[in-house]
Amino acid sequence: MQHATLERSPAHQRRTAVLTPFPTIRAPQPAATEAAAVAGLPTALLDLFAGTEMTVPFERNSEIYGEGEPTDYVHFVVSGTVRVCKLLDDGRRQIEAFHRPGAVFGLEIGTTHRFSAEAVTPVTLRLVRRSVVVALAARDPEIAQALWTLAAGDLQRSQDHVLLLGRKTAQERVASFLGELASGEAVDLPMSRQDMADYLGLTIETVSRTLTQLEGNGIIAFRSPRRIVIRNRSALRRLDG
Amino acid sequence: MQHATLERSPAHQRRTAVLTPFPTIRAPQPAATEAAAVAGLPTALLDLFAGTEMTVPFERNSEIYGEGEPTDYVHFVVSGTVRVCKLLDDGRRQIEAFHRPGAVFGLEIGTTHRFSAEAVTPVTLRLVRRSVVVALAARDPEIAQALWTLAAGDLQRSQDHVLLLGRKTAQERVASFLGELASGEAVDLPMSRQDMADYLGLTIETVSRTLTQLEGNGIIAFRSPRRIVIRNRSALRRLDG
DNA sequence: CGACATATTGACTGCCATCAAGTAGAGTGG
DNA sequence: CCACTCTACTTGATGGCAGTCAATATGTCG
Repeated sequence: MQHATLERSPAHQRRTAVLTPFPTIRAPQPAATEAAAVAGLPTALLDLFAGTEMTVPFERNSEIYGEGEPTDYVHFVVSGTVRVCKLLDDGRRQIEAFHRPGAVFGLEIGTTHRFSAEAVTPVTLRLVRRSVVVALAARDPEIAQALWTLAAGDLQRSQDHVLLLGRKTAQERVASFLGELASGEAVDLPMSRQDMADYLGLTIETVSRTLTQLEGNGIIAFRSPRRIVIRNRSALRRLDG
Repeated sequence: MQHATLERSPAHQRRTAVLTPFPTIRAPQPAATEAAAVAGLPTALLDLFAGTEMTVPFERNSEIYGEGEPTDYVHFVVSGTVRVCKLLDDGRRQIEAFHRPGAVFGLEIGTTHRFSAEAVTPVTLRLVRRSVVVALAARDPEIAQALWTLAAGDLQRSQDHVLLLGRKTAQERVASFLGELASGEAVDLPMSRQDMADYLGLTIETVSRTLTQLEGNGIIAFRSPRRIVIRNRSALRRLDG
């Protein structure tokens, strides 16, 4: 589909623009051990903007952008995990999505963000000006189609999320979540129980109890609260509704 | 934004292709009283495919396409209301969206439908071959961008739906729903209580009780079960979370 | 009018939320 | 290395919102 030649422009060609609304780079970039995971469409897209993008680190729990702020940048995750969420007046929070290395977020139709984005872990992002992306998409059908593909992918995930929240039990929600996150045997949870709960439409207590119950059934095992081993993947799949 | 000249190609130019997976046209088209509501992006898009589209009627509660069927067509709603939903094995159902005149649905990334679509009321659709749309989008950035805009709009609605299902009470869900549907004073509900419940992640009984309660508060009034009058719109908005 | 589908209402249950301790890990400093 | 502390997580007791089961009422259409 997408051409796979991923040539980087040399660093000296890159713009060294000053980023007003974002923290300046304060430290040498953390060794991007997860950078290898960056692959596929978003990377191919990012390559098209090589020379205009900026790499920015964010501390754990820092705000990447807030609700209502202008949508000036498109965000590519290099390393770490990001949560995109909305806060209601009375403190209720709904996490729309977690974004992991290779994902793109923050590209919206409107000119202001409808959600806020925060760093779940230390995060490294590459930022490309939205205006650059939109301008290129207006000229190049391939880029425009890539944007469509991205949005349609987000839509699919959001639709699955709707099904999960609308019609699944606590056990099914947690099982689905673990199933999605688990690539190998061991699942590393970068997020807290509160984050899981706010993604799954539950409370921390229910998430915790459900995990304990899955452990009791021999379906999962804990190495630590954030490190889980899937002992019986087919049983997990059977539970996910 | 979009150019508003809505020139129809004469009927004799249209392809009269045979539609295998869809019902053939059996009856004269119902007077499309709602057709005037068709406006904006989707219509502009549809115009670009004039000469390749087919008009098809569907009876109330008939299936427009099923889960797993090939995504051969893009669907434009001319009149009536469509529900797009997913059925779980045990009978639980989640309605992803209702589509009203002017909306587009059934355009997905993959080659098979992830949801089924059904006619809530008698429905008239215009169908355009997906391959035509995709081929044109590959050449024309304007069309590709229109597709992106459509997908991004669907994504926004799905994200609002996630918030509703994840963190809102029954009262807030019903209030949100009425608020969205109500254009003027009176709301015409084309769908049953079961449909509302399956959209809102509730049961028919809870939907019914909540409506009765809103009536008791003087916020709404019933003309009939499917015809509701908003008596206090600001109170309704205050309830929607 | 009569019959069927749809909606409302009532009584009770249960899942998950809430409120409240208690426990375990990670980081810090002695 | 161990006490100290803080945060994150788990566990327990109880409550409430919405679900379930069941009956009644209302609309709609032949």
